[in-house]
This record gives sequence, C-alpha cells and structure tokens, in this order.
Amino acid sequence: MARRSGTRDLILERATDLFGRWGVEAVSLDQIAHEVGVAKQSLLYWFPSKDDLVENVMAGVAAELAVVVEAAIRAAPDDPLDRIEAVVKAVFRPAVRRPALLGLIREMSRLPADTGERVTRHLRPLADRAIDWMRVEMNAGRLRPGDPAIVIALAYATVTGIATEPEALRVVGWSADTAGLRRLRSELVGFLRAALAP
Amino acid sequence: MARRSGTRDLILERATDLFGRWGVEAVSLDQIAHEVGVAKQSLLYWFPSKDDLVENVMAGVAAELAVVVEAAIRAAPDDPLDRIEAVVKAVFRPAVRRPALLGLIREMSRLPADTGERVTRHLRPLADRAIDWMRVEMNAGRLRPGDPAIVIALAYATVTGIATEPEALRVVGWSADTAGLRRLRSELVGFLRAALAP
DNA sequence: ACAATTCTCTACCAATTGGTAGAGAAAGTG
DNA sequence: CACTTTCTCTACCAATTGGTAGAGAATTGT
Repeated sequence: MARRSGTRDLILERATDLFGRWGVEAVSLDQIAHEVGVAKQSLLYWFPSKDDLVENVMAGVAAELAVVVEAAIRAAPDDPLDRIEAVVKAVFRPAVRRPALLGLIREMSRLPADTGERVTRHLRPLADRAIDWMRVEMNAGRLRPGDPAIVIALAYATVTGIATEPEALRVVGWSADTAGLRRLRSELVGFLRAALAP
Repeated sequence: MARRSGTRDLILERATDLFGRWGVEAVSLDQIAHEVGVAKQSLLYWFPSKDDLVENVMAGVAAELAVVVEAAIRAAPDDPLDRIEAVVKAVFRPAVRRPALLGLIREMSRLPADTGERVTRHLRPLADRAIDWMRVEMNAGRLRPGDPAIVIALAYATVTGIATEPEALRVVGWSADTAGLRRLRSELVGFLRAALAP
C-alpha cells in the first residue's frame, strides 16, 4: 500500500487551487511542481498524466462539496427555506476561502467529454436528491412551484456565479473585506429566499 | 485607412467563439487561423499579438452586449419587473445562440489585471446605470429592497451562470431542445421576478 | 544486515506555443 | 504604365508543453 505520502496530498491541494483560479489548460505541470517545491517528474510519479491529475482533483472537489452539503442538510431545520439558507451558508464559507472550489466545477464543461462525464457521476446523486426534495416541498406548497430540476440549477448558478466572479462584483463596486463578505452573503440568502418562497 | 477587410471580422468572430467555449489560454493562434482558413501570420498582421486579439474580442463582446441591453431597455415598458424580463429575454437569445458571449465575460477574471481593467471600463457605465435605476425602483417600493449593487450582481450571476453552464444543467437532467430552452427561459424569468418583486 | 519497495530526482524528447523576418501577391493611385 | 499601400504568405525561432528512461536515495519488512 502507499506510504500515505504527504506529497500526493500537497500536489492535489495546490493543483486544485491553480486549476480553479486559472483553468486547467492554463496551468502547466512545471508550474504546479514548482509551487509544491518538487520536480515535475514527482508529479508524474503520483499521477501518470495530467489528465489523471485533473480527474483526481475533480473527484476530490466533488467529494468535499458533497460532504459539506450533506452535513449542512442533516444539521438544518425542517423548513425548506431555512434548510436552503443553511446549505448556502455552508457552501459559502469554503467557497470564499477557496474560490477555486466552485470555479473548478465550472471547469468541467471544458474537460474532454468522458472525463467530465465521470466527474459528473459523483455529483448526480446529490443533484437527484436535491431535486426530489424540492419537488416534495413544492407540492406541499412550502416552496414556489416550478420545474424542480431547473430551479435547482438556477439556485446553483446564482451561488456559484456570485462566488466565482470577483470581476462582476468589482464592476458594481463591491469590496472584498469582511463587512463586504457578510453583506454579500446576507443579500445572497435574501435573494434566494425571495426567489424560492411560495 | 484599412480596406475594410472581411478577414479581420472573421478572425474576431471565430476567436470569440473559441475563447468563449474553451478559455483564452486553451486556444492557440494556430487553431484560430486554421478555423478561419488563413495562415497564423495573417492573424498577427491584423492583431500584433494574442493579447491584442483578446482585448479586441473582449471589447467587441462588451459592446454587443451593451447594445442589446440598451435596446431592450428603451423598448421595454415602465414596470421594473417587466423591464427586467425584457432585458433577460434580450440577452437570453444571443447567449443561447452563442454561448461564448457570456462565457467570455467570465474569462475576464483570468486575464492579466490591466487587460481586465480596460475591458471592465466598457461595462462599468452600463452597470452604474443599472444600479442607479434599481435603487430608484427599490426606494419607490417597486422592487424588493436591498443593496442595489449586489442585487444587480446576483441577477447577473444567475443569468450568466445558467446560460454558460450546460454541465450543471446536464447534471439535473435538462435537455437542450427547443422545448427545453423555452422552459428554461420561462423558469429563469419566474425565478428573477420572484427574487426581485417587492 | 539485506533485499525489495517506495519515492524523487537529472537528463532528455518531440510537439506545440507565441512571435519575427521578410518575400511576394493584389489593389489603388499618379 | 510605374509606384505605393494593403494584405497574405513561407520559413524560421526560442521557449514551453506533457511525457519517457532510468539512476539513485529512503524506507520497509525479513
């Protein structure tokens, strides 16, 4: 078995940040190796190709996100709007601390089709459960009725978009200090509550 | 003066699509030249460097978007929600026909800071007017009150996100046929109306 | 202590990158 | 016609890309 090397984890960590910030194609193996402080060939020892590295990074991100979301759901109250707020807040924290997290998910659409497909599979169960849940709540009249799948996608797009587009926020004159962050999160929650309330 | 060559326009057009779809870094000059059906050095005649090409592409996109939005606003009714719906519909059409359009705006955050800054300047007047307008409507009680700048950014993130993340939509099982598109647009409008209504 | 395994390295490679130099065609102008 | 401007090309180039080959440490189990 692997000696549980820290190198591997370090590579994954730095690669996640770099890929998420600049895009997969824009980041070279040399660059990652240099940031990790190791020779490029050590990367290629742990991940036999760049594609392989990318796939592992993606799987890691998907898994981390799934854990965060599931924990938030379990701990959240029953009211659907409160629950959504809990999930958003749970995702917001790691997303802001590490913009690469959500940025990476956007990278999926640029991956070769089969790699994207494989990563997608990690996310689909999560999405399916979210859709089922939303359908139930809509039918019970506790959420604004609509196509649950699309509404989930819209809510996701709002959260991901706002968390990964510092440029858009700069254009409207927003600043990234602590107060700004709090205001952003609170407006985001308010926006979603209004969009989803029955 | 330039002979008003069609080559230049063709290069801009193909480059816009390719940059928007795959990201600026991922697309090579050779690739663009090949798709245009011209030698790479002809690109470099019209645009002395890749950076220069990128900047022109960005400026073109910003200008096109500005025109579409302003036209929609001028033609729209007075009620703020109707007006927002008109803008969304106006943007949705070109965005779907040409996903690169909005995708490119996301690329801005990956550009070298000064290039991004310059492109940003084309968009800022548009954003400023949108914010002022939204503040007025909020104060008049015709839109849900909040921080107008952030709310604009949130609405923008929703529209851009949903129009540029086919992957997210695929995960929730959405299909890109005509009926799917209509449903998507209608859900998007409903979502925004609910989010912004007073 | 010893051999096997695990890990990281230097040295190299073909292909591709953005970009330069400059020749030659095509068109407009006197 | 000659002459200038506008445009596209072939031929290169240094730097960087992802990746291979294989030597040499470090660590492990026996």
